[in-house]
This record gives sequence, structure tokens and C-alpha cells, in this order.
Amino acid sequence: MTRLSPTARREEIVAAALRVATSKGLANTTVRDVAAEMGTSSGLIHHYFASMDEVLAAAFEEAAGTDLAKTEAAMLACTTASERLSTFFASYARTEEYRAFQMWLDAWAEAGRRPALGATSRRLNIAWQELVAATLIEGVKAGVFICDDPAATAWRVLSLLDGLSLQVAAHPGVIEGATVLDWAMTALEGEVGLPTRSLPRPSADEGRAVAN
Amino acid sequence: MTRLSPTARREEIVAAALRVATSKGLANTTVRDVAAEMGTSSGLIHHYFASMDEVLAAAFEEAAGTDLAKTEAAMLACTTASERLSTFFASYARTEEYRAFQMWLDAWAEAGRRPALGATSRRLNIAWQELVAATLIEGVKAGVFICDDPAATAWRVLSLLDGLSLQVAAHPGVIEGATVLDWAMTALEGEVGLPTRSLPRPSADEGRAVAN
DNA sequence: ACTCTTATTGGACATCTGCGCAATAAGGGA
DNA sequence: TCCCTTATTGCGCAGATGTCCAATAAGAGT
Repeated sequence: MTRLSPTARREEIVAAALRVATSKGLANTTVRDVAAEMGTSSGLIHHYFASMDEVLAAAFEEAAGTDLAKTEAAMLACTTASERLSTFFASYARTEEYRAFQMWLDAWAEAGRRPALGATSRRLNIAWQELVAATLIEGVKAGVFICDDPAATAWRVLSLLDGLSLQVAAHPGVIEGATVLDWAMTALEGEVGLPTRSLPRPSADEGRAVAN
Repeated sequence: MTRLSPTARREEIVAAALRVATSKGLANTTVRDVAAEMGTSSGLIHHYFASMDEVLAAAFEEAAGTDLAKTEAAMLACTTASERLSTFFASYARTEEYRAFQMWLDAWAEAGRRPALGATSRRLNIAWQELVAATLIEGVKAGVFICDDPAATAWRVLSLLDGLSLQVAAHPGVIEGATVLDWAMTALEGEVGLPTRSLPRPSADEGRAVAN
């Protein structure tokens, strides 16, 4: 392979690891898989990463971190807190689709066994919660939301989303994807004193529109 | 090893597999681990189970199925629907403790890769939801709950519990165990039209009392 | 053109994995 | 007591896994 700069090669490794992890799961991604995906040798990966744990952590960070950044950007483009919440849900709809959520399942399950991946998973989960909490606080200040404890409400709505999405990902057919979003939004409306269904429900098309 | 009857040996294998899975996780449990735990040979396990997938499925069924049965029994000992819900939460508090929940994390993550484990996980998750839904329906008939769609509410409260417990198990310290229960019960009270905190919050002692 | 850093190779190593199979022995029924 | 089913053994096989390392070569700086 052509000799690359350390930063470029590192990025390529992370991108390749992410591609493999997306198709066969974080927990099933091996050094040789990543090397084969890049068309290089397996030794090269250990020249940039001390352990496979750190490769997986970097790949997961790339996936979930990018989702987070895109969602945050889309939310900041909105003017009102309600619109930001709607955008949040629409954006989450994409994350929840198909294989993407399997990566979260693997990250949570492996968190106790792979220190680097566990630390990354924890950090990103908290970041998502803080994103929602900040929007809630904003809405309370603007007088459109009623919420005693925005941080707690954020954890609840995010955990509800996670718990429901988990069923969609792990047990296909038990709950439908569109239902997850509707239920979570209804729960949030109840928490912050909005009339039920006052937040517009994103269609599948809208969810996909935010994705790119 | 002394020659046992097929049923007795089968049960011993499942029990040993469960013990191993409890300490090092379902996903990390190997044939040799289970054999060593029993003090027998690894070939014996394949004499009773066609694949490791089925051993893990049986072990998980034993763990989660027993939890479910105990919880159901405790709930049936109560007279009112509200008491049954309180008992449900108190019982869930035990499940959520420490390592027990890691098994659910592994089951969900592995569901897509191990067919037998996936089927078991799906079945037990639905059984838990049906248990809650039945109690809600009962409460609605008795006029103490207001709930349009008990099945949906059951999925929501269970998924909220799962999503919050998941954080406790995967990211220790982010949320406290006692908080999980309080938040989930508050959410349920909101859903079924009960005053907040009208369901008594079980203490850690009560949770442990139901365990045995 | 030459050197020297270092990106890259390719494979070795030790270990683990699920699974299968021939050999052994235990124990119940006759 | 003998026999015949079958529980149990112990190891082998084929493949996978993370990690490490000596050898190679590419390319930047002089």
C-alpha cells in the first residue's frame, strides 16, 4: 500500500473499521476484518492502535459522534425549542433504522469488557442527554415547556427511545419503528406540559431527509 | 463423573452455564467454561445440546424465566391492581441490580447473531410486557387506572425501565439504581392517571425481600 | 544522491473457539 | 450374571483471535 501520513492512515483505519462494524456488528469486528477491508496488513493497525478495543472505540465514536454532531447542527438551525425537539426526534428516527442501532447494543454489552469502548459509549450517551436537556431548559426559560428537572426528563425520554429502539433492533417485528417515535414524542409532550400530538410527527421521508 | 439421568444432567448443564454467564457474561461463556464449572468434559455438553447457542438460550431462559415467574407469583398474591404494579417494580429492582442486567444486554446484542438466544430473548421480553399489560387492563376495568392502550403503555414503561437500567449496568455512576425505579414509577403514574408518588416507592430492602 | 526515520509488510505465536468422534464404562433389564 | 443401551470421556480438528516483531521499502530532509 502507498505510504500515507499518520493522520490520514489513522482516519482510513477508523473508516474501514466502521464499515465492517456496520455490517457485522462491533463485537464481531476483528483486526483481520479491518485490514482486509483496507487491503493492507493486520500489523499496520497495531502500529496506530495499542489494542483492538481502541480501534472499536474510535469507530464507534466516529459513528455515534457524527450522528450527534449532525443532529446538533440540525437542531441549532431551528428557532424555537419545540422545533428543536421535533428535529431531534426526526434525526433520531434515522439513527434507529436497521443496523445502526445494533452498534449501540454492542457498545452497551461490551462496555464492561472493553474499557475504551465503554468510556466512549458513556461519554456519547451523556452527550446525547445533555443535548436534550439543554433544549428543555431553553424551552422552560422561553415559557413554552413546564419541567421541574430537565436533566431527569432528558434521561427519561432518551432511555425510553433507547428501550423501544432496542426492541426494534433486537426483536424485529415486535414493535414498529414509526410507533417508537410516536410513543416517545407523546411521552415527552406529557412530561413538559405540551398537548398530545402538538409536536409534528416526522414521516419516514423527513427522517431520511435529515440524514444527508 | 457419575452417570446421571438425561433430565438431571441437562438441568445441571443449564445451571452451570447460568453460573458462568452470571459472572462473565452470556457472550463470553464458552463450552469449556461450562464443562469446567461442572467438572466434566466438554463433549458431554454437545451430547445434550446441538450448539452453544442453545446452551446459552437455555441458561438465559432459566435466569430471566425464573425472574418472571417469581415476579408473577408475587404480583398474584396482591389484591388490587395498584399493589400489583408496586410489587412489579419492587421485583424489577432486584433484576436490575448489578450483574443480572448484563445478561439482558448480552442477549439483546447477540439476538441477531444467535438464533436460539434471540428467540428466547424475544419471547421473554414479550412475556414481561404482557404481564404489565394484563395488570393495567385489570386496573382499568376496576376503574382505578385511566389508560387508552394498555399494551402500548406496558411497552413504554418496560422500555423506559430497560433504557434506564441499561445505563446503570453499562455506565455505572451515570444514573443511580434507586432513581431508575422512582422515575419509571412516576412515568407510569402519569400514564394511567394516578397522582404522582401515589404508588409507594420500594426501598432497597423491600426489593431484596422479594428476591428470595 | 544519500541517509535516516518510519510506514508497511507478512507471518509467527500462543491461545481460544465450537464441534465431532472413537473409545470407555456405567447401570438397568433380562 | 450377562448384555446392551447410552452417558461420559478425552482428544483432535479446523479455524479464528489479539498481539508482537524482524524485515522491507518509501519518502522527506540534507
